[in-house]
Parts: sequence; structure tokens; C-alpha cells
Amino acid sequence: MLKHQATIKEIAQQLGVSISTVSRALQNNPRIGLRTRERVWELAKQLHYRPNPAALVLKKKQTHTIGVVLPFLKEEFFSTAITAIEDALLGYNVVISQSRDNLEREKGALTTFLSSRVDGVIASISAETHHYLHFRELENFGIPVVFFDRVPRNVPAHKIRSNITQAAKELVDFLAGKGLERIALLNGPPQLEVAEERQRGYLQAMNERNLPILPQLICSSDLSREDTQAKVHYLLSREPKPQAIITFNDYVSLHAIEKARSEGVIPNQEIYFASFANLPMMEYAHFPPIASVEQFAYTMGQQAAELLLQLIQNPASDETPYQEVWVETKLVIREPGV
Amino acid sequence: MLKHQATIKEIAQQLGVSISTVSRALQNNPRIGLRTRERVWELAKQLHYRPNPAALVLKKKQTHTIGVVLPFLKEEFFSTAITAIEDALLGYNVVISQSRDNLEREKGALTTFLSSRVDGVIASISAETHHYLHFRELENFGIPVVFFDRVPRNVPAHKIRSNITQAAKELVDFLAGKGLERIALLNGPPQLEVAEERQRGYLQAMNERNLPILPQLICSSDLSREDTQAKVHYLLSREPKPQAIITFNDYVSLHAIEKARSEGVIPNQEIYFASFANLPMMEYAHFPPIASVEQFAYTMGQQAAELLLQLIQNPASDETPYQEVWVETKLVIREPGV
DNA sequence: CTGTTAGCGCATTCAG
DNA sequence: CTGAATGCGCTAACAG
Repeated sequence: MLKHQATIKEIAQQLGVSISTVSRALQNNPRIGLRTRERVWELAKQLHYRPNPAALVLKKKQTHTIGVVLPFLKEEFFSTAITAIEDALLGYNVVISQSRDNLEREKGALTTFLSSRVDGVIASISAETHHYLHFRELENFGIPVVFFDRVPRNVPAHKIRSNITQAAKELVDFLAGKGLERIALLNGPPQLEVAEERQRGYLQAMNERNLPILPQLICSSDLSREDTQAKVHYLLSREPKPQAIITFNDYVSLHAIEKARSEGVIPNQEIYFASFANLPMMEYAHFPPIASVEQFAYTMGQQAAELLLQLIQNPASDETPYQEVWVETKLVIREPGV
Repeated sequence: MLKHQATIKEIAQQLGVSISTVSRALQNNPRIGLRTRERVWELAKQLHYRPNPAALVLKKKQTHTIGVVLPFLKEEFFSTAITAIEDALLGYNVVISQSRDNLEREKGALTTFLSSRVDGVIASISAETHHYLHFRELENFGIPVVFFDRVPRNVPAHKIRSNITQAAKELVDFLAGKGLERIALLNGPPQLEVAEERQRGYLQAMNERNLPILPQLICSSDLSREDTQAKVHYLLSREPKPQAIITFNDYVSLHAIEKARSEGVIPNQEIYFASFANLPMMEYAHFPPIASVEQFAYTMGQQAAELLLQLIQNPASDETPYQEVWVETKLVIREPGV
């Protein structure tokens, strides 16, 4: 039982040298004699010495910790992004916090991050988030914030995003190519820029193809299963019924399809479903959306981490412009004949 | 732009009092006059003062941080457990690290935890982990470690576990009740106690029911899709073929079923599949296992967190016995007529 | 009721 | 080549 983490002071005492000698030796400072350095290193190893990060933080003003807030870890899109962030931020501690699509939780996470003096923050905002003051506060303290995927709307910030507008157009084009006309949009919370973009792309494509834009076929869910299914019920009771429904993401799609089936609809036959994310688990789903926009979660996480790293290293003066990085998407079609 | 976190020193200077007065006032120490306390609090608020945790750590020897290592965040069982841990450990920072079923990564995570002086660790070991020295090292430094679900085999430790042996028996009983006799076991890595328990329960139940125990129908996967599918190929080429396959968990089951289908088997008709975990996503799977053991991930995470909290608070002398907590399981049958 | 001081573990400046 | 002294932000024992 050691029960105690060794300090340079102890090493110094045992070796009969001064603390600063040990400190320097441990940093392989050439000013310290080779012989001494070796002795110090040896004893350090023997005592399982590890520098106390708290002391380092106090001196260096850098915690080597970054905070990540995102809605749900259980969504594979986000857990994959986390993996990328971990990989890109080797040497940093990554503290993760789930907002669970709740603004108050999100604020709480940021407060914790501020208190613990993280060096930077990566965020994907909650479905409830309609202002970004809590993020701005971090920036006021010089802590850079990079958003990915769910970025705030109409707000200058560092953003890693997919070209959702374009992807939404491709989705409409694909469905229209199948001869479908009444295409509905079951979107996510309007305060999310990614929702606005879906709608923009949807409208553009519908217009370009001279398809009818029916306001009653455009609605949005707060992403809960209940709300999604209520909206599906609403859509299915319109006249004429939609022939296709584009949903905010694969989870919404799954919930939507479940509801549609319970109302007697045969998915991707009577009504086509298409969505965003292209989660791996869709491969095993009974009734997956027929098409989904692959969003490359790993790449997004990676880009976010790399940008943050850059912002942390370069002082980030007040004049530094906000960066926007665009990540490719890819339309994945699931042919029915499996 | 503030760009600078205020300190008690600054507050003290601006108020013309001493540092310790401020420190005490902020702790609402009654020794400080009410008037002074109010002034301190007010200025602190105004300056957005937040205590520097690094300084606190240096004094108090407590980081209020706990580390969690587990195989994959993207497995819903684990992300749910994390959520429970977060909920139970309010006020603590939770640092998460994925081993990705890799021993070296697991060791790396623990080294980081040791360096950063976490107050405790919660772990679910990797598929490769066959010794626990890296965990013992933390304990040698007085850092308590609680394992959940994937606990090390034949090693005294704090463990939160399901009664897997019992659950495995129920699984066999269920399948035998359907008149099936040749029941195979596609298990996980043998070094996991949870794998051993599956086998124990399987063997017991098979024996009690006088069913044939065929060694060639018992094998284990390293949990990768490839290995799982290779083992399925092996099982399907035995003579006589198994009538049912119990798999390590739902993911293995999904991969197994996928392979079986590609070999022309109709799942849960020609060959029945049953497994552990009962992931919510199974509800949407095309060919889910017919039965799955619900393991209550949230409860397990919660119990782990609560036990850890207790260990952190109670000094944990060398005499403290290792605790074992058992969490209920529940057999969930998915009736085919959906 | 309040101030002074020491010290947590470490890097670093200034002296030898 | 090495040591002494200082300070990072904070608490707490000791002194008034």
C-alpha cells in the first residue's frame, strides 16, 4: 500500500538535492548534470512519481481539459463524434456532459466547465436552446467554443456543419425522381439552424421541381417520441395524404414509421420515409427509412476538435473571425429488395 | 470582455480587507460580520468570481472527479449506465474514457485517472482484459474502483452485477419450454466473469433438463462482428445443427442473425436466437432475438455510483471488505406476432 | 470580528 | 552545474 503520491520535494530530500534540481531534472533540463538527472529519474520511477496536475494548473493557467456538451450520448451520431474528439485530443482530458435536450442542463454543464476552467468547449446544442448567452459567457472569459452539427441559428460562432440545405434538396430530388409529389417535412425544433436548413433545401427543391408546397405538410417535432408521433398522426389525417415524409433524423423516422404502421400504413410503399444521419443500426431495422443522409459523425467530431485545438493554441484575439467548416454529406439509398 | 477569472485576492484588495476575510465571508463563516459578508458576496457576484478548483485540490486533496472506463459509449447499455452515474454523482465531474475493448487503451485511461488524481473509478472491463493489475495500482494509491456488469473474473473487487447465472438458466428454460433440445451458446470472452456465468447457468439448466451438452455447440466470440459471424458459420456447419443459439448480448445476436440469414436460415423459426441486454433499439430491429434478458443498465450505473460514493466518503481501510451488489434481471419475450 | 502566516506541488527567476 | 526564493489561489491555524 502506497496510499500517497510522491512529490518532487520528497525526491529532493531523499536525494539530498534541492527541489528545483529535481524539477529541472524531470524536465530533462540540460543544465542539470547527467548523473543527477539519472538518479532523479530512477527514484521518481521507483516512487511512482506523477506530477500533480492541480499544481501545474495553478502555475500554467491551462487545465488541458476540454468540455463537451451534447444532447444524448446514446445517439450513435454523438457517441461517434465523441470518439473522434477523443482521438483528436490525445493528451487532453475530455469531460462530457449530456444536455438531454434541456436548456437548464446545458447551462449547468457550461457553468461547471467555467468553474473548472476548461481550455475550450465543443457543443451541439439542445432542442430547447433558443439563445446562446451561456455560451457567450465562456467566450467572454477567453474560453473558445466550437459548435458542431446542432449549431445555433443566426449567431456568429465557430461552426462545424454539414451542407444540410444541399442534402435536403437531394432527398427531395430522390423522392421526386420516384414520381412522388406530395412530400411532407417533419422537421426538428426551428431554433436549430440545422432544422432551418432542412426546410430551406426542401423548399428550394420543391420550387425548382414545381411541386406543391403545402403548409399543412410542414411541421416540426421537439424530437420526443410522443411529439413525433402526434405530428405523424396529424400528417396522416391531411387530405390529400402525403406520399413521402422527410424526417429530421433516423430516430424521428423510426418513431414516425412506427406510428404510421400502427395507423395501417405500409412504409416505403404507401408512404416513403427518408431522413438524416444514416445510423449504422438502421442496417438492422425492420422498417428503415428508404434513404438517409450520411453525415459522417466521426469527421465532424474530428474537425471540431482540430478547430478547437487551433483556437486554444492561437490566443484568439477579439479580432479573430469565427470559423465555419463544412463537412460532406452523402445520400444513402436503401434498396427495398433485401 | 473579462478574459480573467477574479480571485479572492482581488476582492480583498478592492474591499480593503484581508484575503482570509474574503475567504471566510465566501464560506459564510459566522465569524465575519454580516455587513462585510454582504459586501464580499456582492463584489464577488459582480466580478463573476468562481473559486479556482486547482487551488482547492491542492489544499483539500480531493478532486471531486471520478473516472469511468467502459468498452463503447455507443452501446446503449453503457451510455445509459453513464446517465445514471451522472445523475447519482451530482457535484462530481465525471470523466469518461472508452477502452474500445482494448487492454492498452484501458490501461492508458487508468494512467490518466491516476495522474489526474480522480477520487474514484467506475469500470466495465474490456474484452481483452485478463489481469487487473492496472486497477490494483489505483487501489494501492487509495483510489477505490467499482466494477459493473463486466467485472473481472476470480478476483476480489467491488462489483455491481446481474445474476447472470440465473438469467442464463431462464433463457435455457424458455427455449427448452418450446421443445428445443440442441441449444448452442455463443458466448463472450471467457476472461469475463459475466461470460463464465452465462456458461454456468447454461450448463446447469441443460443438465437439470437432461438436455445434451454438446461441446461443439459452445463457443465464444471476441465480440467483433467478424469473429461472431465466423463462429456462427462454425455452429451452423455442425451436425446436427443447433435449434437455438443463446448469444452473449443483443449486438452479438444481431450479427449472428445477420450471418444466419445470409446462410439461408430463417431466424426464430428454423433456429431461435436469444440473448442478453434487451436494448431499446431491438424494438425496431427486423430480426431481433426472440428473448432477451433485461439488465437494467440505469440501475447498475446508479448502484455503482452510490457504492463508489460510499467508498470515497468512508476512508476505506485495508480491512474494508469488497462489496458485491446484485441487480435484478428480467426475461423479456418478444412474441413473433407483431 | 479580522489580519498574518504557512503551505498544498510545482516552475522559474535570480543568485551563486 | 545547483540552490533559494517567489508565487499561482486558496484554506486554516494562530494571533490579535
